[in-house]
Amino acid sequence: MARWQPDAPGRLAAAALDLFEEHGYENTTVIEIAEHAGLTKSTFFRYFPDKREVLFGGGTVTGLLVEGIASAPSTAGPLDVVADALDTLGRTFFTADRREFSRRRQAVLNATTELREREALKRIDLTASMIEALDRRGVPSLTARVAAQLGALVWEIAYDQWIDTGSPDNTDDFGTLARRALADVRATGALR
Amino acid sequence: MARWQPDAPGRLAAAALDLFEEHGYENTTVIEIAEHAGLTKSTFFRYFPDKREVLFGGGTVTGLLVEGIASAPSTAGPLDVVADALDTLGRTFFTADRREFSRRRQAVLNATTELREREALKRIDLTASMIEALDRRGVPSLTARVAAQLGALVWEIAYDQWIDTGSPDNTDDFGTLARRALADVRATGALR
DNA sequence: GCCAGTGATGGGACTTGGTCTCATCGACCC
DNA sequence: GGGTCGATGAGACCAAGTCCCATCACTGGC
Repeated sequence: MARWQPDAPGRLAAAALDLFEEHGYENTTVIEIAEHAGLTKSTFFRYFPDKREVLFGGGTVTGLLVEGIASAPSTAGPLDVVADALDTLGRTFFTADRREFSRRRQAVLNATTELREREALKRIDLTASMIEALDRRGVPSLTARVAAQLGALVWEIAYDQWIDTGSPDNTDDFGTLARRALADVRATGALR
Repeated sequence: MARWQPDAPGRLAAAALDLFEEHGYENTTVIEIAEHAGLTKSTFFRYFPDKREVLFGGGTVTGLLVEGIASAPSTAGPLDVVADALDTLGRTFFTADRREFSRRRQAVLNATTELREREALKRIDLTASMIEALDRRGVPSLTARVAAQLGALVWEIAYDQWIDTGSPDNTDDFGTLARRALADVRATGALR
């Protein structure tokens, strides 16, 4: 029964995003998502541990960032290491063809507390991964925490700008935006 | 029926913490919590929007912190404003008599992903509140974001130390720990 | 003292997320 | 052709969360 079809999780994620946009996250049932993808509830929960996770598919981002931190050149400070890693991320993941999807996804996330909650957890876990990665580079523990925290902020700023439709001249890639955001953050001199 | 008894939410929260410690969050039912407090499921959900929230009772902390930021003296930098506010918080909320409760609560939180998730959301919302409060003081937007982010980190460090049983000589109050943490964060010079 | 109103609670039906177990089907291999 | 394996479907089941209505205790006015 039900012959195999390619990329079940991908179809589920796409169906979910469509339905969330149309009816809202809370007014969409897992069964509806599954049916919309030509599958069933059983299969949905085989690929995603819960309903929220369908919009957080690839844990790949964390891996890429950690890799980026590990393989960054020995530059001046830990924040530059993070900036290098964000640049790598921009070239390997936050590519132009993913922008429209990211934009749609983010709009749904921002509209739903339950999803913002999951996003918050992901962010904290990601920050923890950054700290570990900096630790492995020999960065002192507290310095690593500060750098990771600021790195997360730089990420957030750059991501918002990358997604932003407002400015039509916004063709900068993610890495460029991240570098600029870091420079701005530095310029605040908030640590003084 | 069921005569009135004082402080229903308080009894629910206490019962919840007891049961979570004994059987774990996921192995504890809302019905069990309610019965343990001499109440019912209906009453539980009358006081808490969901099961997680029973451990996040007072939204008072945010209010206190925001107040603290608003009423801080015009000191050198925004980070000092935050430190002042944390000091106020230490005197008004993180008092010695709340330490044991906080310790038990935090142990439960750390053990459960679902609760860590809620905690992460609270932290982000709190950070947003700090940013607004700094904005109202006229702090430039980006500077406020950086300061709030670092303030959250300082909070985390101080809170962990305040709760920590490990060091027996740990009788410092929350505000003192926060000031020391801020000094340490500054000393890393991670922005350079 | 009685009665009506009010506020806190209880009770139970109902929806949905999430788990679990077992059956089914198609592909592939011998 | 039969057996195995991987992916899926089906359905029972539990707990979270929502809703609506009944019930009780207390209160104030008459």
